[in-house]
Amino acid sequence: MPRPAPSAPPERQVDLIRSAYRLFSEKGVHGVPLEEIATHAGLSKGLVLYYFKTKENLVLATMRWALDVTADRVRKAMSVAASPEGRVLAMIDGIWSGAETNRRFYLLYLDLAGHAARQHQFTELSATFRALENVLYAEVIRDGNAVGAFGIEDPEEGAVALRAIIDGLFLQWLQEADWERLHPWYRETCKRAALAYLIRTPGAPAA
Amino acid sequence: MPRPAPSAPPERQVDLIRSAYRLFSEKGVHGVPLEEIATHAGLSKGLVLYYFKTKENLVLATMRWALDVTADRVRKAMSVAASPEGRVLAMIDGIWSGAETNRRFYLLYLDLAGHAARQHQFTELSATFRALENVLYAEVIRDGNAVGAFGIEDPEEGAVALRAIIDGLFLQWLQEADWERLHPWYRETCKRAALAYLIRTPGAPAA
DNA sequence: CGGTACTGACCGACTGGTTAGACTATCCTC
DNA sequence: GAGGATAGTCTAACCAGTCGGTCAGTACCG
Repeated sequence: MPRPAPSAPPERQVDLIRSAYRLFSEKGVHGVPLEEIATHAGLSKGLVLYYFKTKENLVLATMRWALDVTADRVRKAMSVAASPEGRVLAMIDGIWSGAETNRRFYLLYLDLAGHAARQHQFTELSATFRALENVLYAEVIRDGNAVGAFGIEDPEEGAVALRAIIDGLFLQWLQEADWERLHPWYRETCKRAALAYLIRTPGAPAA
Repeated sequence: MPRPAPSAPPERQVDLIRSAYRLFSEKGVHGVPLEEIATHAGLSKGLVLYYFKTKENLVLATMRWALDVTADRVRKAMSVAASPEGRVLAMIDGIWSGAETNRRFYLLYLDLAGHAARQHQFTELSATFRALENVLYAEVIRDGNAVGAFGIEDPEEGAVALRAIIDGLFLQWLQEADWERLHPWYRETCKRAALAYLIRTPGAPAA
């Protein structure tokens, strides 16, 4: 078969990463042989190793890519709204963007968390990502505090807690048999829980 | 080598499960061959298959066992305290019982969640466990509501949210490089976040 | 003797990684 | 501008180690 076109090499790498992303999230990192990824991208297995040298490198690259894309999407979603409550709601809407997308990302994210707890290569990756996200969350909380909408004493801690609400709901949602139908419910529950946590009535105990 | 003693077969199965539990949580389900589990328990690989027929069965049994043990521990921790706030705090103390234990359990739980999203055998298992836990949480919330301490409109939803806070914090904690030292901080953050979420009624008398 | 617990050797499938080499494009040289 | 060296891309075949699972057979107990 003749070469179809002399396309730039980075393009092929992204093809592979995209295929890897889809397959990893469907079957788990350990459930996908390199050959399947290559075939899915219309290439040969040898090429995967040619570009990424090892499977671990490919996994790392794939996760980095997925994290980047997702972080971007969330960032954009947040930048729209005006009021603190509005920003939080917009953020959550942006995060819970769609059942398919969310499922794909969070299933891979679970794998990442597992790897991060065991291999320092992945630890760094996940730490970087979490730090980045938490800065955003903390900022939203600080803004809300400044306007008097929120009553969170420690915005950094609040960011961690807010993240926990989101991640924790995703974790439960993933395990639902009919996750597709339940997606909106979890999204709205996420909003209610987030606001319930952030908007504290004055005089409520803080510690 | 002679048989050491005619111990009852169930004992050996539990030995294997315990070995499996430890190794699975350390290296992940896919990272542990059957032979390693058997050797760790001082037995031969053949016996693992003899008792559990397939690796998947062993994984299933191990998770079921870990879930049972953990659920029991939490249940006991909850039953002690008196006031609603006290019960929540006791519950969280019981859940965040120790860095090692927590890490072992939640790493396996992550694997379970991943499997649950892809294989219906595991879906059922995780669903059963979550349903059980959520009933407990909802009860605590209902009690707190009744006394006027909490102001959660829908206790079922509140249970899901409370669980999200706990799970979400564990998920982040697992990924910390120095998880051992940070364990107390996450535990206390968990308490603060849980109470901040639960207690939000303006002007309600605190029992 | 019959059933249960248990082992060790073996097998077949899978899969990450290696390698030799084919094809293409570019650029250098005469 | 023909020819050839060189580098980059890509493939097919192969290799070696691993691992779940099978099986024949042993030791022990009642």
